[in-house]
Amino acid sequence: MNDEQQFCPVYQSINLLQEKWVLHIIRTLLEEPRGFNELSRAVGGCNPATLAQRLDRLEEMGLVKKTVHSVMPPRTTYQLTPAGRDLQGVIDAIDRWARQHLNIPVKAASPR
Amino acid sequence: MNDEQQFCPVYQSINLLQEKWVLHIIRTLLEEPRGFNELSRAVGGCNPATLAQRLDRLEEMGLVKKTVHSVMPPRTTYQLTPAGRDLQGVIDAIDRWARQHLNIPVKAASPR
DNA sequence: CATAGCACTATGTCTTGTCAAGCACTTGAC
DNA sequence: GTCAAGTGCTTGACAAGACATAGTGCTATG
Repeated sequence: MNDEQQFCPVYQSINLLQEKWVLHIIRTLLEEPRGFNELSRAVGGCNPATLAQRLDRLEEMGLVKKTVHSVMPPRTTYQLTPAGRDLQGVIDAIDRWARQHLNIPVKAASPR
Repeated sequence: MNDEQQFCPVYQSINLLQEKWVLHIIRTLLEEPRGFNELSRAVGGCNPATLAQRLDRLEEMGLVKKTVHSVMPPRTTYQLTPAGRDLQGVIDAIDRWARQHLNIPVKAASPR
């Protein structure tokens, strides 16, 4: 691990994006803002402990904004900030790649 | 976790790309093919066990090609397949985002 | 002939994510 | 009024994953 990498913004953001669930969270929030449990379900099985941790981190980094609408009954919304929304480009790139290279296993339509 | 996600290629590829070191490995190999130890150093401190595991996986998925030049003194080269090279778009998107949003908040240069 | 390189594998440890449960409270059904 | 189900989380084991480190078998260089 050399020093150059530690200060390379690309290296840093890869480190962020490779954290488990982060990309899924971003992708989900790109669709629309969501509450905690809703997000948890939409994201596909991330457990609340991890999700809370990720959301904290993303909020700290200024990618996600948390809004508390009411304390009691608890109601919260997580939405992307402009910086977070700019990750659309990354998701799009993944999307494009996925459709090209990961779609193949169609091969269904098994006849008899 | 609902069924749709399990068959969504985007979901699948996010799962792949979020594995630790995968994006770093891809990014490094996009520059040029490398040997094992060379790759390990260039990638920035991934330990050999993990690296070997990731490379196996990437090879299985057809993103990386492993070439053994000689067995005894061992010499190997890892390079991206066309499918792997297409991930350039993803790395580029991350690159663009990183330069826009991650360059600022360093705030280092702390004096004494 | 010692050292350093290559490509890895094996080991034990430590960090991370996961699971299940629970908290405090509201809402809606009965 | 009581019950189940929902909200947004937190906590405390536990398992899976990544870590550092050492070692293998061999060559090439000093």
